Amino acid sequence: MRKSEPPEPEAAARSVTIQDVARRAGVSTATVSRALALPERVTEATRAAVFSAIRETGYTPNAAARSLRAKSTKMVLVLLPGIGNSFFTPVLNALEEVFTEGGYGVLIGYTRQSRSRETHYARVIRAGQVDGVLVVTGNVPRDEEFVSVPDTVPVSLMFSEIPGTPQFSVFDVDNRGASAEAVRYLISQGHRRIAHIPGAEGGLEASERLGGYCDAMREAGLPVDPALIWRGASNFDFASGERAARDYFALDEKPTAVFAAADEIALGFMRALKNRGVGIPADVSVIGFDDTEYAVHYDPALTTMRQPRNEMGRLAATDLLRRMATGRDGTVPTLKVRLACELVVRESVRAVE
Amino acid sequence: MRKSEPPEPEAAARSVTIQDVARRAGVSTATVSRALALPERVTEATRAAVFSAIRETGYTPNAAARSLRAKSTKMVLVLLPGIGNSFFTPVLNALEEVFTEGGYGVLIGYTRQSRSRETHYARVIRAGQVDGVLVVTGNVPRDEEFVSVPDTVPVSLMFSEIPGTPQFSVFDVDNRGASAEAVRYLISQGHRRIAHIPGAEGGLEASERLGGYCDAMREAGLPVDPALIWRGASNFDFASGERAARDYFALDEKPTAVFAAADEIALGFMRALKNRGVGIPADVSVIGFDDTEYAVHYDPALTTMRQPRNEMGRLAATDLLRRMATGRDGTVPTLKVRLACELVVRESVRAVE
DNA sequence: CGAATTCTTGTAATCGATTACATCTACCGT
DNA sequence: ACGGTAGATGTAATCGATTACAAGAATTCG
Repeated sequence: MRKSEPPEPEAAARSVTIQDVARRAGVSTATVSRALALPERVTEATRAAVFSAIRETGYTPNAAARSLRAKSTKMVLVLLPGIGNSFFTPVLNALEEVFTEGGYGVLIGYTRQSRSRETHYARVIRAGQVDGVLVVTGNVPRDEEFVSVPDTVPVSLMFSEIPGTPQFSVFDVDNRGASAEAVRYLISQGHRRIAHIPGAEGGLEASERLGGYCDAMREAGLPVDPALIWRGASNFDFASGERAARDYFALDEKPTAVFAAADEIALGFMRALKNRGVGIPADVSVIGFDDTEYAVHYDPALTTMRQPRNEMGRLAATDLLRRMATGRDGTVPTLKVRLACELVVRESVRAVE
Repeated sequence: MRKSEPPEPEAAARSVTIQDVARRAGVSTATVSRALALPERVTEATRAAVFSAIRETGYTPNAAARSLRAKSTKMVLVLLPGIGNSFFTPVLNALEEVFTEGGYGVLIGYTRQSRSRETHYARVIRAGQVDGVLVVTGNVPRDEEFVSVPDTVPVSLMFSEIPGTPQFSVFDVDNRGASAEAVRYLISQGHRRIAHIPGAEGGLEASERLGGYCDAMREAGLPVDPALIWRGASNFDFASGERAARDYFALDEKPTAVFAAADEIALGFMRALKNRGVGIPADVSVIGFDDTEYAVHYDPALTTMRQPRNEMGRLAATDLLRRMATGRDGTVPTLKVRLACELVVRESVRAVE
């Protein structure tokens, strides 16, 4: 507002560069750069001069110039599937926190299961716009030109692994084992006729959870009845649960318990049943998977298998930070971390007989 | 895999630059650049040579170099408050979609109401790392050095405005008017004794919604009873609603209806009441605000005022795109867009008397 | 006291793309 | 046929920071 800086009469709107600081402090640009990067390498006096020049000009180093020279952008790309699912909210929260703490920015991308978007993000990676990639469920983006993601950029996977990719770190849970444990819990409560609502077909998680359901049933000597496996889920969402409710009502011999592949599916299912006067857990017990925010607040509160989403996010981010920090020699070992799920007993399952 | 490129025997791991493409196509770097940016300005033949060289080498222009020269990064910063609230999930979805469509990347930042984080993001902006900023609720980051966000970077606000800032575009709703409308609806259903659970104090939205509640009560000649305004919300979350339930039970003369400043507050409140045998809407009617994902799936489904979050996101992103595209002359007019909320009648309010 | 060493600072190359300007070729009209 | 113009391409400056190397100043040590 005040007109108290008349060094350059014309150039007013231009942003302040390291040159301006150097001129003002009476040193070279190299010294300014050093004062910033290695303060102990410059004299007390010069350091003071440089810092006061920085303060007076309001200088901030240009990110693009720095990236160009350093060949590092200090940014990571977090790829999410991007259906409006709040499952990922706490994950993103954990990631942002750890990455910001480590000096990295978080660029997000929603792949939306679209090929063109994957190609788009492959190009972002190849343009050197990010130093690392975190794929939160889904596929690693590949380019139409067969040019895969360069091996110089570390990539990590969360929630679902891609078999045969030792070059990626993986952070997931034992979906099959945890699902079996959930079903075993229902069995321990006296349930014998147990249905399953799987997630969308094609996903590795969904088929693993279905596998766990089958494991537990067989292990207990119970039949795996196709009529009790309600296909047709389009996603891990309410609508899939509501759709499954139709299968429930169409059935003559009802199950006494249901294992849903995700909390949102369980909630949608419960809602549909309650709407038509079916009591939960009075008439049907329901167990979910994930332990999302709403599981505990629903009525009845949902019994579910918890995925430690926050911890997984923190671990995945920390690992990626480590791999990005270590030289690009490709010698940094990747991690395959499988975390334990935890059964959270609440109100939606009751003991029978 | 094949060893068919022996121009540089040593340099193998280096990434491919425009130089490599130029050499391979037998043209200058300028021509390569032109073939990419203005294809009609080069000969058919050269264009073909350049493109095939690009395909063979797998070239992708380096983002940092481009940004440095063009003084534009094609990225926007989206600042979120970052309490683990899924209210913002669909907003982020809409933003990512529009920005990606427009050729911009989305860098996210969670301010978490922390000064140091605001400073951090102020530095990101000043470093020229983004071409625009979208502040989704909360404060515009400022630096400790009093150097504000440069006026060359367009900034937009969503959900809450900051009075006296014509340089920012704003996209919000009429919180006060919509709240009054919600309360008027309760009154129209015969309710006279109506309580309010405000959001966290200090926020503009919370006080506007409280104001709307008061407006509607006064307008109907009803008393604004301080005992019916339950303070102590720490946020727009379940816990605040549960806390408010204590105030409800402590009251001798119960209200017949409650207006909660947010859906999550309403849900937490409802849950706490149902837990102790209070019927909703049999004993108490509840109306929320926002129409988040879970409002429709709760039991009873929540009657609420819908904020058009998706549309707001799309509009805000489109406006920012426009402001970034137009020259940096500061001559691009900002927008103040106030969208209408919509009453969504579901099951949680009943008519009395 | 002078030579060797260390410390501090400056000069200039570099990162990879874009683009103003120069140059050269081809084609036009008269 | 010749000057003029349009079109295609190349040369080199530029964006803003980092850093290898050089050079000068200060310190140490025999």
